[in-house]
Amino acid sequence: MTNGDLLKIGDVARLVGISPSAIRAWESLGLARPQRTQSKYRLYTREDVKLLKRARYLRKVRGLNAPAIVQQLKRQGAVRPPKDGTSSAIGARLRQLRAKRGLSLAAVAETINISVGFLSAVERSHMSASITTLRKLAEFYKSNILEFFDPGESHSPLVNPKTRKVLEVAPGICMELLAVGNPVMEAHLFRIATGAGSEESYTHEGEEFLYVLRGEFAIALEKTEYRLKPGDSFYFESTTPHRWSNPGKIEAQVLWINTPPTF
Amino acid sequence: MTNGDLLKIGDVARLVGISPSAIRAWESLGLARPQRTQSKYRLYTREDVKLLKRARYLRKVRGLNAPAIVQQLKRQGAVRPPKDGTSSAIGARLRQLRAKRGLSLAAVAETINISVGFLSAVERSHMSASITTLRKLAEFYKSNILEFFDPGESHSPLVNPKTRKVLEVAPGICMELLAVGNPVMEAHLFRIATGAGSEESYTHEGEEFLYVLRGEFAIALEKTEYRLKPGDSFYFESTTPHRWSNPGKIEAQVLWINTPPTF
DNA sequence: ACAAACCTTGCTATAATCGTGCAAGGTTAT
DNA sequence: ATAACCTTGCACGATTATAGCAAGGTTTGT
Repeated sequence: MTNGDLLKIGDVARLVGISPSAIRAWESLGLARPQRTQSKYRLYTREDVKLLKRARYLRKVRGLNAPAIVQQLKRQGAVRPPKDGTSSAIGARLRQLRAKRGLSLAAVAETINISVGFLSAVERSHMSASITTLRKLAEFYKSNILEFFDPGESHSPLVNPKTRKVLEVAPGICMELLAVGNPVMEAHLFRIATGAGSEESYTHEGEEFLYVLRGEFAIALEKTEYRLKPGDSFYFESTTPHRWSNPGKIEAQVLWINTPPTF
Repeated sequence: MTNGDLLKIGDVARLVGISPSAIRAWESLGLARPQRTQSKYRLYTREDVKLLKRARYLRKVRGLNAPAIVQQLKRQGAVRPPKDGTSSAIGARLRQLRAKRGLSLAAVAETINISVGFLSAVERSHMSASITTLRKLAEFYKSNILEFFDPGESHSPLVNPKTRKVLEVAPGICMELLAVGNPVMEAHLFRIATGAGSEESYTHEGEEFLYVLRGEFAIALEKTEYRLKPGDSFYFESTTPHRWSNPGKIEAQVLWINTPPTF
């Protein structure tokens, strides 16, 4: 190691008490992004080691999983910029394609001849697949491999409609995640069917901002009801009791941002 | 539901968008502990539903696992008292027994004829096993079923040496968890082999308190070194750079408490 | 100058976790 | 008295987590 205060992955693994593989896996989630030598060797600082030890503790003793650890350490300001989004988009795309066909990881993995775990990892962008494997996947899904790379949307902080994570919050209400990684703000696109609405959402500390893209949107704070049209924006404190709905005749689309995600 | 504002588990499941089973599982982790009717039916408030929705969001979109969700919601003051420790101790005991023999869940589950998932759940105290199953486990481990219940230590906030979670932090340094659930403070028992010591531990916001039970303990803050003997206690801010070791001839035991765990 | 001992990526295998579902028996509300 | 719930105990399939391996490149020490 000689190198002043920088350690290689093997040393770090021994020091921390987990395997190099695990360290690499955690790295793909945003934990401890070490410098690299010209030949791509990872070089860890003492700080990185401390961080990883903390992570091991949270994992083994507190039972948190890796995303949770990243989020927690991020709150403590110990983790830096979210990862590059290129591969991220590929993984999400693959998962979507598979979901649309209602297939299990096992089914797909078997027919294209890779292991389940590996496919899972690729879909979650924890690992990257070789061109060969990607080509097999593309063929399987009758997709073009180029589509996975779709230039112009493959750049880091960009999230595009194809790869967005969608959550059906309630019947008629879908929420699409507009920012990946663990950003300080939660940005969502809500699609609200006509007539659908909230039974008050979970309230937490923080503020909320919303902007109507399409359709109509009605929101009531305390006793006052507001009615928003496309282009209108709205700002309030999360702790204020509120309820909302789509009173219009078409699906409403609202940009919804709240901050911070976790306090 | 008739009952004013209280919902039964089926309604809640539909509202939140997960299965009743999952809700029950989460409950065993400390999330949304509803009231019960005399006949044990769960009755959820609107608050509970909001909490569960938030939990579903964190799980599905943010990828956090249940322990992480509980911890996070607890920080937001949304979750109440930690669970009763009885079954907790049984599960931990079982896991310990299995670990000591180096067996996998699958191996044990097969020989006593239960499913892997169920055994996993029992060991993590997510589910409770019947007397029959417990007896089979006891027999398998050549243990007495009564030992699992060991009265006097089965009470809620009590953690006993047999079921403590142990983590080897570094060669010669073991940390035992002294408080379960997600307490505001992290309480540990450190056992430090003679000569072993820290390369500075992970520093975070908060304070630390320690109390020497046995052996000798040396700790240096900035430039000053302190030497503690049994009965001595010590208090400092986590952010102060510090390093410590056991300079004595016997294993040192130190009670170590820091607060808060996560900010 | 060469071997030993690393590291890299891409991938497999095994173990553990998560969620849904189901049976047998009890409750509630028509 | 019957339909439609609920309770606990448990099985099962899908997914995730981590260690390990191979093939090829890099460092280090002698």
